[in-house]
Amino acid sequence: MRLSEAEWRVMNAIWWQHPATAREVLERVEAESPWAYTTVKTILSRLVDKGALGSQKRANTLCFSPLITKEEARLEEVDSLLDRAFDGAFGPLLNFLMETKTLSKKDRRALERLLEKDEGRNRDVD
Amino acid sequence: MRLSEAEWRVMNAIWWQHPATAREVLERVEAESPWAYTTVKTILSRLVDKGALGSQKRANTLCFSPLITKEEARLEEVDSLLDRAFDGAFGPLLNFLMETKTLSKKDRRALERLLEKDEGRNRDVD
DNA sequence: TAGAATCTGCTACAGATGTAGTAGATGGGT
DNA sequence: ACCCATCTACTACATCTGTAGCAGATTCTA
Repeated sequence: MRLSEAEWRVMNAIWWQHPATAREVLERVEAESPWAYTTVKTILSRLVDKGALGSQKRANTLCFSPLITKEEARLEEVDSLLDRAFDGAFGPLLNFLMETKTLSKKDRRALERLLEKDEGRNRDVD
Repeated sequence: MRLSEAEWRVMNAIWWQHPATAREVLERVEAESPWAYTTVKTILSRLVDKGALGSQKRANTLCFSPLITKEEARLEEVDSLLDRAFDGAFGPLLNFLMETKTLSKKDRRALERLLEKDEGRNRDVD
């Protein structure tokens, strides 16, 4: 399931802490996205419709919780990017990132660790 | 400038070889995207409107050429992904990729080479 | 040179997305 | 018990995107 830009903002707010009410979401996003309350409500409804969020009523107020994980959403997004812009392959993306983006020292260390961890995990893949 | 999914298909066809006519684009994409000729035309027009393509008339036929590079488009796309789904930071994306995707041996070697190349390039960044 | 094929410019339309208003229901304080 | 703040459900509307048709201009071909 793909999420739109606005939907990502809302989902991010909810993944950060949930369950959450519409008002809580608004408070968390309004610095970045100065939306009307009803705008948040609309996006929340659409997310419920598409199955990304569940809701339960407490008193007269709906509380929303994620039905999909951030990892799942990220994977969809990355795969779609790969398809559209990198011939569907992982290698070209990595290459592009390495050539374009600058690695911070922290990134470098993380990457090195991950390469080591990855070592020996998939001898079969080529 | 962001490109939509359909626009990416067309741009990919044109980056692959240009200048190109609408019919040539159609021929290159129709295996993947069985579009009507006029659909290709519409997308081409929109791409000209947004400044991604230029066109020049040869006889009565328009020939299209890219005005933006694939690298530029990729960068926009990656940055947008970073913003939406990875807190705007490069590290989390790398991490996610390393945890999620399996590296082929070729990818590993490329990555190692790039890490080496990167070594010493940006001592200042942290 | 007339018809066939093809091209272009315009129009169309449904679904997704961004953004928000309105009206009626409801719960909490006095 | 009543009013106010707040919530929900529904509606609205412009823009973007996917997808394509049509009519008139142009060019190739017999």
